[in-house]
Amino acid sequence: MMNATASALRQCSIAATLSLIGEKWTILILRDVFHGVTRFDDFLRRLECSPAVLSARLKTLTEAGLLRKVGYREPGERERFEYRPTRAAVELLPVLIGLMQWGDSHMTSCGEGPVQIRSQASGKLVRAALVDEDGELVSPRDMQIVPVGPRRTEGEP
Amino acid sequence: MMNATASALRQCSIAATLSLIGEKWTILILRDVFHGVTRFDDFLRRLECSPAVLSARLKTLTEAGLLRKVGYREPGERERFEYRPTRAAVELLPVLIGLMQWGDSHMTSCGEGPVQIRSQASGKLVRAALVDEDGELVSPRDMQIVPVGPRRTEGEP
DNA sequence: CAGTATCCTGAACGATACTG
DNA sequence: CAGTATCGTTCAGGATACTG
Repeated sequence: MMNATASALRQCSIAATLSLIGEKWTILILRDVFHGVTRFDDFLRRLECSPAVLSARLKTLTEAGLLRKVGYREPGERERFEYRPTRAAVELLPVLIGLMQWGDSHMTSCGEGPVQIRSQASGKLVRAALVDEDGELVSPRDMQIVPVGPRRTEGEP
Repeated sequence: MMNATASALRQCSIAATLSLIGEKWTILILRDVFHGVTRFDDFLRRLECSPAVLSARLKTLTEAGLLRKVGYREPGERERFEYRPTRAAVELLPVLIGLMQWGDSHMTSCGEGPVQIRSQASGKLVRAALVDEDGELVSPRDMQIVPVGPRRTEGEP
């Protein structure tokens, strides 16, 4: 939408998604949203970016359906706004967690990061992985890429 | 390394990883590598980017340990070079596949993309997901973020 | 074939000031 | 508190020409 070429966007959902969340501050906003941050001023203090950039990114994320801006008013106060993650944002969590864990493993000296992800229900550690239709783990070395394209019958050219 | 601020890099593996693979062409190079492309000229034709940019990105990816540049010589020919994905690159596959599938679901009109990912061994469809220590699927709504930080004893301030 | 070398443009970002 | 407005810088990327 903002940077990647039309050709790349047309052909590649990876590029399309990255053109949305790959900008410098966008991913950090999402991270903070999942940490429970909801208000403009709190983002501003935590991220230490310019208000113009923050405003622009929040707008992009909202328009893309990743955040929802809701107004609320506590009794006796004036209206405030919250930015809350949508279902689409939650569905990005495997990607965000995968990015975090890859960086922890490959880009830090100690091989671990400052936070862990756990299941609320069970308390067990959680990681991003590949699974098949039955929920069974699959090794990343065991992948094949299959074009689906315009449907064809079985024995095509 | 190239764009994100030091503060962001220090604190956030998500930002660090994205500063590496988040640039416009980098992710497309990785995609093509997993499609089996290995040579400079083939990347150039498929990506339609400038050779300077391609050269720079291949260098960055090689230095970051995601690609390995190997020379080979077929009998009677001069030396050629291949760029092959390393283990670290393979470990990024869950992220790449997650990005692709999120884009397929949320950024296309039809809700599906041009390729599917399948297990070579079983032929079953594969997707990126969150699993716990025992390999059981966990819902992205069921996450908690737990600081590990400098270790402390149980009942800290 | 596999790159380097240059020049140029656009836009993302930082800093700062201002407003309802 | 929650932004908008403006200005200047930097840098990724496009186009093109050149080289071993």
